[in-house]
Amino acid sequence: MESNNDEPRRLDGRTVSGLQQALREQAIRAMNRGGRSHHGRGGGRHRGRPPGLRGREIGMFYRQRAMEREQQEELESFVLLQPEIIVKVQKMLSEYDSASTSTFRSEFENYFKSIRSTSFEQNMKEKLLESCVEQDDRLDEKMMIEYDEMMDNLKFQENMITREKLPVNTKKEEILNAIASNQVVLISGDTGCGKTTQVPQYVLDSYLSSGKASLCKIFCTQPRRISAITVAERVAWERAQHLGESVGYQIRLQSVLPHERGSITYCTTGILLKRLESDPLLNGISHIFLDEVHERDVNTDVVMGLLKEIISHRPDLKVILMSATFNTSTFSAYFNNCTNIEVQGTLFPVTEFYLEDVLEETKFANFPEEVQRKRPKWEKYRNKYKQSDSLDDYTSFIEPYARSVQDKYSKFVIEGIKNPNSEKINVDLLTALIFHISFNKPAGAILVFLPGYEAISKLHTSITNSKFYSAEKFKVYALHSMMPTADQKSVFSRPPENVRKVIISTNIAETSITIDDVVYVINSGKSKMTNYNPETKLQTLEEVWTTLANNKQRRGRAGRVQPGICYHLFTRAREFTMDALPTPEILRTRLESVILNLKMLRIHDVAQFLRKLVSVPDDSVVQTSIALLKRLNALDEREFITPLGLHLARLPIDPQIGKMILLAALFKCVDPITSVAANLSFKDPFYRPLGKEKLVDDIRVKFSKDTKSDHLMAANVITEYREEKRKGNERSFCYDNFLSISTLNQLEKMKGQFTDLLMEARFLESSDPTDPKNNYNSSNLDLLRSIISAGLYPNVAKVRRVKICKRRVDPRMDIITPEDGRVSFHPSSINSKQTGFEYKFFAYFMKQKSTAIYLFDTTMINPRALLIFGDGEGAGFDQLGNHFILLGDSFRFRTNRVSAEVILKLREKFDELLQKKAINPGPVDPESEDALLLGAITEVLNAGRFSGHPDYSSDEGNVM
DNA sequence: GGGTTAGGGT
Repeated sequence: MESNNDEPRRLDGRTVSGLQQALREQAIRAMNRGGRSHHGRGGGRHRGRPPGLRGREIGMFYRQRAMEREQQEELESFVLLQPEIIVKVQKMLSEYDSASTSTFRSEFENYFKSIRSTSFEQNMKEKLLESCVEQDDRLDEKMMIEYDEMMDNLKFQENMITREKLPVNTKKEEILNAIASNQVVLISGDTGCGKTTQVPQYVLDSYLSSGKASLCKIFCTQPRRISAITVAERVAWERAQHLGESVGYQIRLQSVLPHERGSITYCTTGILLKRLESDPLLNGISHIFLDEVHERDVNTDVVMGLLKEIISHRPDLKVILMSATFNTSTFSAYFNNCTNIEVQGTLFPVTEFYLEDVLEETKFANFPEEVQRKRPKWEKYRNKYKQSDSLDDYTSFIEPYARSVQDKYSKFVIEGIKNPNSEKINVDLLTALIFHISFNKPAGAILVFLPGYEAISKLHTSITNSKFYSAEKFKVYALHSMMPTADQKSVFSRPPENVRKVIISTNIAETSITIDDVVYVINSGKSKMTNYNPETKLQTLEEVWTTLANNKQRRGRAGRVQPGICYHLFTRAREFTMDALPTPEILRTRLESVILNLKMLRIHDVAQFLRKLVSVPDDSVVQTSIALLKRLNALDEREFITPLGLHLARLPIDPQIGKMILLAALFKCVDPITSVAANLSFKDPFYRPLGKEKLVDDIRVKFSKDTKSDHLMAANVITEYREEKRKGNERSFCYDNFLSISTLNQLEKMKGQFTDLLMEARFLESSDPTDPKNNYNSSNLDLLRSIISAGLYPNVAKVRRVKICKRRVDPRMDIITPEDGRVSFHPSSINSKQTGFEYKFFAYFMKQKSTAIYLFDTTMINPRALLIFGDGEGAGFDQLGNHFILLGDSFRFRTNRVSAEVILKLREKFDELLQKKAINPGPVDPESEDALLLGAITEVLNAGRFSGHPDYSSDEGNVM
């Protein structure tokens, strides 16, 4: 076509380095190919391999070479625009070019500049001038009268009798004195000591009774939404008041706020964190209680770090940390060795037994003898020595212990614990123990802690299939966050006499769900944990040994109503090897959201701030997260927050999903995309009841219709739910389709929150997600999928092959991502059951490695959308005259000159538009030049299914 | 050949 160009040339007008890099690689590849073919023809028996290789090395060489070839080829695709589209779009673009200008919206500019130029400290100093709580004599008098009335209330007095029996009451004066004379105080106490409900009241009442209530405003954070509500309700009840008087709560999208002054507000840690963004000095707040700090969730750790800075600017602010009784020295040390007041718990004593005791008592001895693992031969060969090592490890670890206790236990017990398989979860042993307790021990519910869904399912089947089981004598519950039982009240109810209640649970019953009548706990000693590997940049889900802290918490669940028994299904020897505490969450997770929020707080050197936290995250994780934020254009090269970043930080969702809903506002497809965003940032509305897994999968496929998208499937669910609700039919709709009403309602509320915020930021004219003005393009399926991919980018996978397998229901697939190599659609993804994809590319949000690297949620994507909304520094043409565009740094699209020009121009102009909209937020005026650009993009996307060149058609076309 | 611990967002 354009034969006058012998030199590679830029098509997108950006820096040249990426192009040069790409060309260099291209040249190297070409050389390699040439080299191989030369050897292939002339080298005879060596077929291109270097001389001197022997035995296994030869095999390894060919394997390696085949893998490299395959990877390189499979990352290449084709894209071509048809001529009439090119002409049309070029015309639109030339009109756009002449019209486009941009300016800051003035009030936003000031705000933005202040965020970039002010430091955290400066900001606090400025805010200090505005903030000064003054005592209000009239208010004090009024509240003192109310206080006296409350004290006269009989109900209050009656409740006071119970309150005074709580262990924390013995330390009331000590606590009040400590808080009065210290800025930071740590109160530690175990379950039932009353610290959460009582201590804030002690403080409030001391202000009320001394006539200074107008100076008292207490916030108490909780890690979970439910606990914020239930604690607030309890405290209001103790005071013989309704919520909203001196006690209230605030969680996301739901609050009953108490009086402005002289009050206690229980809120989630996230609420406090969000408040700090605009109110770093916590204006008007006199006391901050941070509860459950020992749980070490990300939010609590970050808030602790911030409070440490804030207290020097707010000498009148009191901080009270509350924790369980382990690890308290860490928190005390963190706050300059602050006073620690320890309170006893009220739990009943719990007797502990270990695996060896359980074997003795149940006479169980059937551990499998063989180390039976099906493995490919080569892996077995490679791991031969390693495996016997681990067997030796176990022997050397258990032998000394077994010898030390051999006189106390039967021979079969000693032999049993010497078998490494005794440490695996054994459903037969669990079943035997449960029936043993049921038939031999006094009444009381049995709570079994298992690592996850699969173990719960197996044990449930084993119990209900046993000859000892009968529906009249047993009530068996499975408890898991995805099972409906977790939302129902029945699991809390006490069974009739002579009926044994058995609850099989994940660690949801460790903290989130409390069942009072439990007397027996069976602790498998295993739990699942996500981890983040900075090297592979992969999130993993692994089964791990519990920690001593977990064991203590699980054990405590047996002693709430009477003395209890805890059976640990591991030996005392194993207990010695267990960690004291779980790894704090901030060391196990990616940090994009945290970093962006810190930037909002005007903390520019986030790495330095993070180094001052109780636990310091790995610097490489910080750098990876910063790199992604830069790639999203939320941070600039100098790591300053950009106007776009500022909008994303204000939204209560991950930055990638925030970008998705911002694009939805611009492209007018708000209803479906806010559904997608809510679903990704909250949770799946589908239950997975035991034994109904396949049924639920089928229903999901049904809801996905022809979208080839888990994301749009969820959007369809919400739309249909709304329709059924309008007809008053939502209950049966949810029941029939295994949907959670409460989750769906929360998703609807979240959608409203998103549109409220988008309207506040001026990206929308209507805050109703379903308003037609917000949804001109909501039925354009290809556009919806494109917006999803634009948000989720660079999370892209490519399907190489789909095969229908006779012996299986689901097709087999061969999928890759550039970063990970082979990956799989998770079986719960609707795309794991589909064939006949029109495009090979898929966007995903969650990727997690367990038994394989799974993509949990996927949407099939038109590659044109990726090219327009994605990034990549290389484009040009190679020696053979083939034009190409690089997507990211791996996917390569062969194309022709005009197609490349048009696509890259659209990409460039769209980036500009987004930046322009970020500094001057507003809906796209349908009459404006911006609408022209969006129209041009829509035009290209809509024409995507056509492919004009016979050589290229296979790549944009069907995959089977 | 193939399956998810638990939380959180003015």
